Amino acid sequence: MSQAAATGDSRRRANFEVRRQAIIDTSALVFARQGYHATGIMELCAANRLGKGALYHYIGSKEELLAAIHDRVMDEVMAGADRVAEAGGSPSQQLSLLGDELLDVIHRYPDHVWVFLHEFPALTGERAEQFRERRRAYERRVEAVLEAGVETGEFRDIEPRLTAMAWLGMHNYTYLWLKPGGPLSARDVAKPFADIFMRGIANPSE
Amino acid sequence: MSQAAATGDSRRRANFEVRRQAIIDTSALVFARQGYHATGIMELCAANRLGKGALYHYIGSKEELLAAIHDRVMDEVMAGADRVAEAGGSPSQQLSLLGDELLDVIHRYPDHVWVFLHEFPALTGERAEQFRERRRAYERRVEAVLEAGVETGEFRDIEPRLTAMAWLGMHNYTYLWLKPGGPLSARDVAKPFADIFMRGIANPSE
DNA sequence: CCCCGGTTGTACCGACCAGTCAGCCTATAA
DNA sequence: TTATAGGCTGACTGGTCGGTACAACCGGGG
Repeated sequence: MSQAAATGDSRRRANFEVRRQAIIDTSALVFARQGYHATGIMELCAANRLGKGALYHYIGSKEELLAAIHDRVMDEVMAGADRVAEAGGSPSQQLSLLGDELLDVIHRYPDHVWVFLHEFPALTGERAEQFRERRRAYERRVEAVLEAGVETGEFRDIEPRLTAMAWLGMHNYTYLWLKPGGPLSARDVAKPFADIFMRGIANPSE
Repeated sequence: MSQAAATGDSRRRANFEVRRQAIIDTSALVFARQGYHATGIMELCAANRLGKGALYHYIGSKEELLAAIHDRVMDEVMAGADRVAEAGGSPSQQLSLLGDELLDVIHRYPDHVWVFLHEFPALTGERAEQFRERRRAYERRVEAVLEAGVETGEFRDIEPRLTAMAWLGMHNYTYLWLKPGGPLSARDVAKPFADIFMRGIANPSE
């Protein structure tokens, strides 16, 4: 029965994916703690309670695993940016929401983000290219919001690119200390950050 | 004559130090490009045009070399902070000067700063402890300026620690794109950054 | 002149690296 | 029950790692 075969197959594939994701998440923690190059395959095996063969059954290579961690972060970040775009609103509101979403990802995936910000140079070839492009795409979305704000007169006449980098730095840098279970929630940080930045670029004549 | 011996000795020692510094600088470039763990000792030898024995004559170990790069950066950053403290002035002026100095270091030592921000987890034991302390010391200086500004009423009632981290992130993150020879000087970036941040935390009732 | 100590090249070390492979185990489908 | 295939094992490989040992070199002072 092709139906039964299909369900059996898809169940197996689903199970495979679940396990694979668990491996990616566990490995992200190890990479974050020790560094990508400093972590041996055998340490990943121990952390995941798997033999070498089993681990390689789920990941193609060490670098592919690293790429998967990067994708996990970028998927979340881009999804957040999409939600913001759908929500609409003024450039100020958009920028504020972007901050909420970005800090939420950093807060929820501290290990993945750490790896993403520290080990991205370890990606090579095709993968490196693809990742850089996604990263730039996100930067451009921030830039676009700033440009829009300047155009509407909501923001003063700032350099969009330079200002976007300032905004990104302010937010991304929280990966060093913003952790789940810590004293501050993502929102606790996003609000004062948005306050500083909005006042910083607001058009005083409005 | 002990005088002659002393001068001969000190000249030799000076020469040793000059060479050592050159090795540290060259190695910083290689580490910045490839990563600390991804760089082999033989690559450092090639970059410095030295044999293995000669290289180890100047550096005690790979990690000691990494620590030397960290120290180089922190020495410059702390010296900048000292100059600012000596210059005096209002908290706003102090913070603005701190930004100038910090971006100047990032602009002048892009490789060292890159290594410093990416590879500090590779330091172990005593060295790691010492480095973390110096880093925290700098963070506290920024924090202190913010506290002073709140006290004088120059700044609105912001969280000094959180705001310091925002300021640090905004400035440190420039290591990704601020390079000597690029289109922007350190001052070109420091000025608009200070504009954003000062307006962002200014006390509106003043 | 030789000799001395800072300097340097090179052979070598054990440890560890990422990745492979032949084959075993087990659950499912026929 | 048997055939099949996905899940998994761990010994093994060729190569590279950081670091060391040691002999040779060299320039300057006695």
